Amino acid sequence: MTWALVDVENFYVSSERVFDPKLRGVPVLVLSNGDHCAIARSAEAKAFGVKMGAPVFKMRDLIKRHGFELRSSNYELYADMNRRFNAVISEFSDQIEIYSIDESWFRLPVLSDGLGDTTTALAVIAKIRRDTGLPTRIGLGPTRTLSKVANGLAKAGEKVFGGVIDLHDEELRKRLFKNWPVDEVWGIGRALTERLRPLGIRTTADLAAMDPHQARNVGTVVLERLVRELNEIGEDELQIEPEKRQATAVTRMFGEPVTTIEELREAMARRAARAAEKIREQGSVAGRLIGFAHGNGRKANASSAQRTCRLSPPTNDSRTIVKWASRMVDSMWEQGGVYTKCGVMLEDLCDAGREQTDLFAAVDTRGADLMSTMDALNKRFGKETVALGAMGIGARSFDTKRAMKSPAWTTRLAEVPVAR
DNA sequence: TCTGGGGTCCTAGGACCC
DNA sequence: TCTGGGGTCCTAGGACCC
Repeated sequence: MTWALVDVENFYVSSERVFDPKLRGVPVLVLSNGDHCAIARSAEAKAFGVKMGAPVFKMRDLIKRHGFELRSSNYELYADMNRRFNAVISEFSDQIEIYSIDESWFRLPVLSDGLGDTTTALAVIAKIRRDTGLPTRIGLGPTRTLSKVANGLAKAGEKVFGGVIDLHDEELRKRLFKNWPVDEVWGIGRALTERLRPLGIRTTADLAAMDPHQARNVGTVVLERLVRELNEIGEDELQIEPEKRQATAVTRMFGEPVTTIEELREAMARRAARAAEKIREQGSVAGRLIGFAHGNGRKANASSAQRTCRLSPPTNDSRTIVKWASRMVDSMWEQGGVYTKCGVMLEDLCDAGREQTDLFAAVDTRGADLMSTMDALNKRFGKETVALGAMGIGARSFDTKRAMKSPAWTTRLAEVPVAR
């Protein structure tokens, strides 16, 4: 089978550029929550050497001198742009696996005029460009990993290959893998690169030539599978129905450091309530709650604590989850502590209605109705229209800052761009 | 002064069982 | 002085991804 992987070039930046011509041709950075780091960079910004995750405060000069445009992240917009480009792909293929916010796999359609895979891929790129304004690239290959590598190669050699590379051909693979660093391969991170180096494995060609059993010893079964996939051996299928998440986290830095227990309780309650809302969206209940809070991790002696508790019976009721998260704060709090971040994780998720019940817990049959009513109100009238008392009211100094956010151009009627 | 947020998979090791 | 052989389940932590 042919795997086709499409990815969007600098997705967040490209999405911003579709609606704001001012951003075209100049260096652009999209920033992380709190506007701290660069999490997406335009080609112009990369040319100035701005690295992924680079902190803004260290680049003030550069930003000013070269007229960088900055934007806070606008996830409403990106989620909608993701929906749009997948809609275009679905005009070509009914078999799509959405892998991440900016990447999807799909099965290539066979064109009636008998044209090859590369021609089809080019047609997909052109249609996405025309209908959404987003620049994309496509990698083709006989396994998932090979299509991913192909996509990376297409990215690097866009001018030469027109945004599409097909790695079905073994000769082409041999030629391209020789100069493709091993750490560019999907699944090879920093640690594995270091472990492979002493074995003389520096390029993708070296990795592909590795004995799979040795690969397992150097890494894990994951690395073994990867080596096999580089050699066209792989049994995976497209996963068209997305699986439900096994865990959900809501963690945020604070806009201003938190120094009182009351604020930390409120901040934790807000994150806990959002996490509960997220698992209700996918129809799950959680069996375990983890909460943490810490100060600046780069300073010695920063406060830091984490607590875990079992939720029995498993639940998605905000009241229960917020109550336990707040209790965790009481046990974590250190007098004189300065906190910069906190969050909760909900784990052991399973489908609501299929959870293991608790023989000794009272059955609450009305909670689900209450939660769905609350969710419906918040969906219709805006976030936190109805909230729990523990979450406090209104904007707070510890809320995450997003000072340079673009409008919700495509998802809020009041913010739709106007053409004259 | 200031460095994001949200996931998955895998392994090792401890606790416990018969 | 010396202490088996199998399991399962859980947790913590590492590594990787976008």
